Amino acid sequence: MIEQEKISKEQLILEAAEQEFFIKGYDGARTTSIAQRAGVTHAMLHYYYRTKEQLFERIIEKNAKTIAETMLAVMGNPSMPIVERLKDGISAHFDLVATNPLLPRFFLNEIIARPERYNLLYDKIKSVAGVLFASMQCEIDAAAERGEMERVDIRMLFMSILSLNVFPFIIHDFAQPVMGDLMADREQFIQQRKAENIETIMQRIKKM
Amino acid sequence: MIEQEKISKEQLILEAAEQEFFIKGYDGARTTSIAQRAGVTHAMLHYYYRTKEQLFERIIEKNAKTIAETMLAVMGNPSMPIVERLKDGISAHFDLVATNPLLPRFFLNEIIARPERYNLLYDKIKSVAGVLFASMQCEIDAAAERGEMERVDIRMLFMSILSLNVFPFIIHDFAQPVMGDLMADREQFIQQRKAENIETIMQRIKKM
DNA sequence: CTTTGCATTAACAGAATTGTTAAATAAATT
DNA sequence: AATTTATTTAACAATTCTGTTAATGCAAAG
Repeated sequence: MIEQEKISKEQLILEAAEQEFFIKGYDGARTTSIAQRAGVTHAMLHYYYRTKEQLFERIIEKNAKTIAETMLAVMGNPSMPIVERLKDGISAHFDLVATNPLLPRFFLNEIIARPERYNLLYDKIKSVAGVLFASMQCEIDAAAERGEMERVDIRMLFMSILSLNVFPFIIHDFAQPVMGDLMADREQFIQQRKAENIETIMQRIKKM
Repeated sequence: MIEQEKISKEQLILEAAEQEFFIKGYDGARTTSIAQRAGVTHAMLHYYYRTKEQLFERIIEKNAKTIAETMLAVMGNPSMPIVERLKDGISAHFDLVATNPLLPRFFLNEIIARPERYNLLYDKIKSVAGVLFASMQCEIDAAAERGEMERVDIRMLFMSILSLNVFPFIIHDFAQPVMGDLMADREQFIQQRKAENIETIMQRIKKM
C-alpha cells in the first residue's frame, strides 16, 4: 500500500464538525450531516465523541487558543513605541482574522446564545484586558503629552480596530456581489482592506 | 370592564417570536418556547401562524423595511454637500442601528445560513447600491478635485462606516464587562460612540 | 335564545434528531 | 494461532419538536 493518507476518521469528523458548526452554529448543525460530510456513519461520530455537546466542546477547545491569541495580537508588540505598536497591532490582528475568517462570527454567536458556557475564557480575557488597557492608556497619555499623537481613549480605539478588522469578514459573502469588482480578487482586496484600516486608525490618532 | 389592554394574543406571539428569533436564530428558536414567552399554548401559535416557517417570514417582513431604510440611511441626504452628507449618513445610520441593535446580527446570520431565502431584498439592495455608489463616487472625486477632501473609494468608506456603526452593537454584551465604566451608562456610551465614529471617518477623508 | 363563527385547550400523531447496543469485522498483542 | 482490543455497521430506542384535530367555550348577530 501507499504511505497511507492516514487522516483518521476521528480527525475527519472533527474537521467536518468545525465546518458545520462555523456555518450553521450549534443549533443548526446536525450530527448526521456532520457524519455525512466526514464520510462516516453517524454512529461513528457518537463512538468517538459520545455526544454532539462533547464534539462541540472539542471544537471550542481547538479554537480557544486562536481566539485568545487574536485578542492579544491587537495590543501589538509592547517593545515598540506606541504609535508603531498600534500599527503593528492592527496589522497582526487583521492577519489572524483573515486566516480564520469564520471564527469571530461563530464565537460571538455562541457566546451570545450561551454566555455561561464561556466563563473560563471570558474571565481570562477580562483580567488581561484590564491590565493591558491601563498600561497602553498610560503610554498614549505620555505620547500625547509629547505631542506625538492625539490623546484618545484606548478602549474606544480598541473597539474601532476590532470593528474595522472583523466586520468586513462577517459581511464578506453578503457584500461581495454588491461591491462590483472591488472584492473580485480576494487576496488583493484583503491587502487593500488591511491598508485602509491602518490608514483610518492612524489618521484618527494623528496630532491635529 | 376597563378600556382593555387589548394586545391581541396574535400580536403577543409575534413579539415573543421576534425576541426569540433575534437572540437564538431560526434553528435555536423553539415554537413552544415562543408560545411560553407570549403566555399562550403552543397550539395558538400554530392556529395563528400555521408553521414556524411562516411565523418567521412575518418577522422578516416586519423588519425588511427597517433593514432597507438603514442601508439607505448610510448614504445621507443627497441635497447636502458631500462632506456634510457623509457626516449626516453616519449619524442617521448609527441612530437606526442603535434603535434596532439586535437586527444586524440576526439578519446577517440568516442571510449567511440561507442566502437563497433573501433574493428579493438582496437584488433590490444590489441594484440600488450600484447607482448610489457611482453617483457618490462622482461627488467625492469632484470635491477632491476642489481640495475639499481626500479622494477615497466610496465602497471602502462605506465598509468602514458599516463596521464602525454596527460592530459595537454586535459585541455589546460581550464587551460591556471588559470595558470598565466606559459602557456603564448605555445612553452616554452610545452618544460617545457615535461621535467617535463620525470623528474617525471625518479624519479619514480630511485633506492631508 | 339560538345559531354562527372565532378562540382556546388538551391530547395526540408524525417526523426529525440524538444517542445506544449488540453483533460483526479488523487490527494488534501475546 | 489465540486472545484481546479497537473499529465499524445496522438496527433500534428515546426524546424532542413541530404540527393537527376534535371537542369545548364564548361572544356577537340575527
